[in-house]
Amino acid sequence: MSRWEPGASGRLRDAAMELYVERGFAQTTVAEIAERAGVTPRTFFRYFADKREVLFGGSTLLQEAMVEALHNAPPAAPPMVAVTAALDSAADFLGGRHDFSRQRQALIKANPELQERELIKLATLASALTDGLRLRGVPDPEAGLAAETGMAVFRVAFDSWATGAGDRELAQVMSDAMGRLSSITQDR
Amino acid sequence: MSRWEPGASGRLRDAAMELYVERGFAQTTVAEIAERAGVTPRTFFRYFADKREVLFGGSTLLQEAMVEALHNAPPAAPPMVAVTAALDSAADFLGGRHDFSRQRQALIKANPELQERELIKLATLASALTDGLRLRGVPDPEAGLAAETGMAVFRVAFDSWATGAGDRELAQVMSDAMGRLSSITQDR
DNA sequence: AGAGTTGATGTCACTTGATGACATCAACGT
DNA sequence: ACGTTGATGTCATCAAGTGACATCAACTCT
Repeated sequence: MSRWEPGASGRLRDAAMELYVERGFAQTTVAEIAERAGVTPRTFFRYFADKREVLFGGSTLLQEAMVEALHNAPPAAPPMVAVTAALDSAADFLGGRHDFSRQRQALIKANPELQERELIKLATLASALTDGLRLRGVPDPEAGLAAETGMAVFRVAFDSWATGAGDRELAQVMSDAMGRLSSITQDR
Repeated sequence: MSRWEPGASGRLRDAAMELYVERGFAQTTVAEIAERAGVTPRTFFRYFADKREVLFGGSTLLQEAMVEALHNAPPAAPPMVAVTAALDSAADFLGGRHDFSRQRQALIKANPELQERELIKLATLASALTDGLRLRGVPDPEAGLAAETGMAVFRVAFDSWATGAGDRELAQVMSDAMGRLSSITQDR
């Protein structure tokens, strides 16, 4: 793949993460990241669309995993069951990186710009899940609602897991949240 | 309030909206907005935190209305019923401005930065609703879930209403979406 | 081996968003 | 009149991001 000085992308990512943790996201300049990585600022923007994007490199992979899980769910399964399968695959994808998730979540919570980026990634994910549900034959208003609701569960559960001590499994936290959801939405 | 040339804030808001519609958000510069409003670019940033914020001036009022509706719901009402009351007040707040909402929604959909800002405003709103539910005595995981779920309904319904022809009432669209939600979340 | 190709990087110049420090000016009260 | 006050202008500066073009190492082909 890369030629004579491999890993420029990786060095940039590492340097950025280090600096973000050391002195905070807003207090870190792209010039500093590039310098620590041994490249020019211009090169940074060839690997990352902007300063925030460093923290969201894995979002594409996560989305692909969840959409695939949605696709592999039994054809007869109702929408919310398929969404649950997607959440399970997400738990599988993220469950092993509690320390990293905690650090990342702390950075995001401390900075509005990063919150915005996080939110749009999650929204994109919700949109992908909606499309996946439509592909399963779920009609239009239901597909969107099921996907959005599933992502609401994801947000609540993931934040609780990443912020907390990490003594419980992510999959378990998500399952619990999903269980509570159906009890709540029934009494109205 | 303002002294010798009143309405600088209003002129800036109008000028910005005009330019955003005329040539798009990204293609509009703060210098142009300020020029059309008859002030200095520096003054723009004294009224708006950044270029995007012009489109989100009303979000504080909407949030206050919804939180108040939540507060005024019968104390014995279950969480989702109180959230429904908040959604009704939102429909009341926004229902009369279909043309403006449509234009605004078109601008937002055409620009990722604006989508990000929209999302964080909605997330803040969800957070405020969560707090409001806690104040009603709703315990912690349920409060967050009910609020997030309610906002999911809001997003789906509002987008459908603002993007669509506007032949149906916003309150009706929201009510329908809420109805579909409970049917979906039961069969799992 | 030598020449050209290719893809990643460097260099330079520039626009734009955003902010801090300080000056100014009109209205207001005294 | 005079000083205060609050909004605005002026000036300088930083940082993000981008386009155009040069450069250089590695690879290919003969």
